Amino acid sequence: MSPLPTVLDVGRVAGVSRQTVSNVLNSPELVRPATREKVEAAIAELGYRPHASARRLRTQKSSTLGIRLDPMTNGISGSLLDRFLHALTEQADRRGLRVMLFTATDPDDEIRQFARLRDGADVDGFVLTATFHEDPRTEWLIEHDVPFVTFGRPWGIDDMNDPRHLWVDVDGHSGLRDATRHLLASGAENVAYLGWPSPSGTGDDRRRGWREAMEARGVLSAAQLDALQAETIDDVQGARDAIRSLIATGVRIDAVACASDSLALGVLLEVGPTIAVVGYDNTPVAGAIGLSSIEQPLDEVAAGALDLLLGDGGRGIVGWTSSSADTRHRLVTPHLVPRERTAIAGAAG
Amino acid sequence: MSPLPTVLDVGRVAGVSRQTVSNVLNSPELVRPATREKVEAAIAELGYRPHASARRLRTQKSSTLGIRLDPMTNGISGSLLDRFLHALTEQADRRGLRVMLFTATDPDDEIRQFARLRDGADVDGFVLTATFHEDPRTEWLIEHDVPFVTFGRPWGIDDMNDPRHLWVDVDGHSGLRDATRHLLASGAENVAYLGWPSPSGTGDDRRRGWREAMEARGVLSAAQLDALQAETIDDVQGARDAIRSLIATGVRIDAVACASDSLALGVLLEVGPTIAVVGYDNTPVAGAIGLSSIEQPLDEVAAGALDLLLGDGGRGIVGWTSSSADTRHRLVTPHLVPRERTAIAGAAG
DNA sequence: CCATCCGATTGGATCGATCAAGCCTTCCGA
DNA sequence: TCGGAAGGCTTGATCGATCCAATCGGATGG
Repeated sequence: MSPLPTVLDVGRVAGVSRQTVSNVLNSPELVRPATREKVEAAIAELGYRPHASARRLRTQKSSTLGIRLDPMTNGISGSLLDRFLHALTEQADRRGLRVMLFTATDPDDEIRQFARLRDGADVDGFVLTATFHEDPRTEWLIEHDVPFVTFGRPWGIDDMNDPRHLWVDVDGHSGLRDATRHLLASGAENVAYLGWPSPSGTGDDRRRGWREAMEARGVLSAAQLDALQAETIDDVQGARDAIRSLIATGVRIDAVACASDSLALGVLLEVGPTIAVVGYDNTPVAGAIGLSSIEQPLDEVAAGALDLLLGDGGRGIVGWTSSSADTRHRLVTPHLVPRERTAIAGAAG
Repeated sequence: MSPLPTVLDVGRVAGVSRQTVSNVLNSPELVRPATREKVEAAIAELGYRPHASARRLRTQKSSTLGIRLDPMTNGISGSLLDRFLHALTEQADRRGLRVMLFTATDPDDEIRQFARLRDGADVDGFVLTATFHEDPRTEWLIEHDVPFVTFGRPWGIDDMNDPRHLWVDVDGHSGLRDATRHLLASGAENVAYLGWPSPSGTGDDRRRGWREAMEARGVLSAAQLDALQAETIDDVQGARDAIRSLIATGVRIDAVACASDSLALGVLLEVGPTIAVVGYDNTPVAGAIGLSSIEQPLDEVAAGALDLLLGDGGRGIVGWTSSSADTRHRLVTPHLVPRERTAIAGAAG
């Protein structure tokens, strides 16, 4: 097979210089339409593809994003990152970007990887998941002017409005509110909440959603609501223990809204089909056992993350240079996927 | 911030030429130890990192592997690819390789992506998952001399020994044999098998493992074994229907060995804790509900795939140039993760 | 009719690394 | 003493695309 064609070859065929070919690709408005068509025909004829590495060397940009693949020790919800990754790759492709993976053992190691990948011009920016309070990673990235966007709000007091920190998140508050409303609408009155220990930015946000819906209903007192909530780590067994303890207090429970599908599964396994349960994340397990769950619109999240990172210009990864608040973060709304729960009922029968 | 240091800067500090710096990095044996140490000190002092794109342009290699991220429609087992991806990224990093993602809608589209990524020198080779009979992708890659390795055997008649097709796979035959032995050892006599419709390379291989273990036991006749097996698509509901039909035939069933955790979950949901079940893939769900399952050693698979791709030399991605059979494919053995099944029992009680 | 201007196009230089030769020592045996 | 070889290091050329300054052609204005 002959070597791959270059801009020079294309130019030769089209009867123009290599720079004109380059202009057709990067600044079409500079080239006269007639010339452009000739060049495009030559490109098609030769099957020319720009050499990514050469372009990167010259421009000092890679058009590639880095994302860390977590060790994924956290059970059922693991597939969430997986789906996000797929959405991100697809959306990135549409914008002419590529996605490169890396792994790290801890935040410090991750920072070392940031440095390594950026210095080698392997990536232009990063997408972070699972941010936490006073995250050293975001601090490092800001300090070193590396473009990035996080999937998840920064939960620090002022961090959320730091113009240099771009973020996209799913409105868990709205999700739990809808889930709770759904349960209330289906006849339940005493809807309990099973979530994660406070403080947890994401977890507290979801709990507030449940609380708001219950307060809007106006039937139960604040004290009664306090008695209807339980906390545990995100784990099936923990959920079973927690819901058993809650039931043991003697409080009446018609339904349970949960902060995750793992917790919801634990509740279902413990109490069987007797009460309605709603989970969060709409994992494959939820589909398999017929559990209603809140679905995160990961395509929107991915698209939003890339839009923020690319800025308004759309030409390359710019990071936080944009100014308007709308272009610095985005909150997308999840939606409930209702299901007739039949699976676990069968197990109990 | 000053621009990143180059080989020239390092050479200046160390008092040598740029080529010597390059040699220290790529062919240390050519450089005198004393000189090497000087250069290494200068590298450390300046925090020098080779510019990946420049190197790629010159060498025409990217040190990057491409892997397709599937749409992941297949439910519970989805997390398997996720874990493989993590293992692959980690193993690749150890060998100085990077992993880049891409998506595709169908095999033909995937082939277009192959061409695009390779022509742009974005990747040197590919890792394929979920290969099937007469896979057009492998044919294209072989024809165009693109290095690749598949996770999964080629199931065509002669394909398996095609020296140009490198592959790694998990010995499902051995896995199901062990699962079946485990069930037999725990007191069950009539161990049924629930798998996928034939022909399915992977599925048929697993069924043969069950069959072999049962035949070795020597209690049941061939006809009896035929009556103890059922088939369905890989789906919880399908499994419930299939096992119900099998039970309806009146055959005695003490335990069920399944081709996947999805199927195992379906069986459990249908029959409850009355009989023992073993799944396959050891997905998070299996852990959550306490289901015994066959675990695929994905670290070994990833390591094997990269070893094959890198060849004996270990210097760069070579594809199939190696000759010995041992260096063209690798079959790794899975192992059973036994669990006391308690979760579903609770749901039934 | 010539000077000016502007958009379209061109050739030279460049990004950072590696390849391929070539140069300078040093060391050996004739 | 000298030819020759080998080791260790240096210099010129190169990979493919883009940046920059210069050029070209045609239209316009004085």
